[in-house]
Amino acid sequence: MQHQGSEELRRRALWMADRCLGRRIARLQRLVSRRFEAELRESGLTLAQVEVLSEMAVSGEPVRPSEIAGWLGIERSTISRNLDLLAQLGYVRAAETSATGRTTRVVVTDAGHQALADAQPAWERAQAWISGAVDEDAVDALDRWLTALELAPRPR
Amino acid sequence: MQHQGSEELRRRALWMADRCLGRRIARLQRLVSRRFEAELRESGLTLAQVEVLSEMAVSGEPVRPSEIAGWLGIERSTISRNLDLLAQLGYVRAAETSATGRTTRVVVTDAGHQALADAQPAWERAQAWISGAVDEDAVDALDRWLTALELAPRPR
DNA sequence: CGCTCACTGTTGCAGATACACCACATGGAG
DNA sequence: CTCCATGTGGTGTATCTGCAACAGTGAGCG
Repeated sequence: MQHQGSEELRRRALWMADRCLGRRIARLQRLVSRRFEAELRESGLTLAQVEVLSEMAVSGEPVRPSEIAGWLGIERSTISRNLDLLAQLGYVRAAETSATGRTTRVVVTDAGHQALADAQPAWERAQAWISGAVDEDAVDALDRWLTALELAPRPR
Repeated sequence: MQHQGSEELRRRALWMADRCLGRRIARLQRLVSRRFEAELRESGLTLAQVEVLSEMAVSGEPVRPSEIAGWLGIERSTISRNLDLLAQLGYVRAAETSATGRTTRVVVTDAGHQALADAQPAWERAQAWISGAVDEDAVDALDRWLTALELAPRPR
């Protein structure tokens, strides 16, 4: 808490700003997601919705909401709302429901598959824009990041 | 729009989900930002606020809001609001203001520098957690991503 | 000087997310 | 079987973000 010379403070800020991984990854995500959202707008789907739908489609079987949350690293509550929305659109459907009305497993409907297929061209454009800018190695590095952080011990 | 075999639809979804850069980067960002936010909570600062403050501190001189927006890849409107909030906290201050009340340049106050310095330990923990998990090459790859996308031609 | 035009800060608005919390579910121990 | 611990789905709430739109700004030019 002691007073610091202004030069010292600036050097310290530079050190943080320059190395901060949070800043750089956030910036990257903002750039990328904006492009995806812009392209996907015409299809009426959100990037998050595409993520959820495709993840469900990959599985092919009824999945539990919390599984999706885990795969995507999204809060369960957020997934719950997204599934609500997708259900209203008719793209997903509860495959199993407990007596109290909680959905325990969900599946993609035919309309959902169709919507995903329709969104593919837009998706492809965004994907191409990004992968055209970076080299293959960088993409591999991204995957290494993900697996590394998945395995990283969670503090607390 | 024609009907597709369910096998075909699943393969297509797998292709998208697996390769989607939007999905992977978003997932990475969620993992990383959650960790930063969790650590920073005790300091009362948000990751976004740390980004803004440190970026301003690095410059050392009064900066224009839109410059910050450009550096961080954040909307001008969002920066405007963040600056409002930081000003309420006393961490930034308008250095220049036009007659109509628009702030044209802002600076970090002493309290702002101090808040940044106080947040550094928490920041360090999050940073260490991440950089401990990934190798140096991956960090370089991240920077290549950023510069590449910055230079990428913007469609439309 | 006056005009134009690109840029900038701000605000209204709509949507999305996370956290805290609660009720229900599930499975093992006694 | 009962009880308890853990996990899971859903809701309330607060916050944040981006887009669209608008008014002010300022540099360049006739």
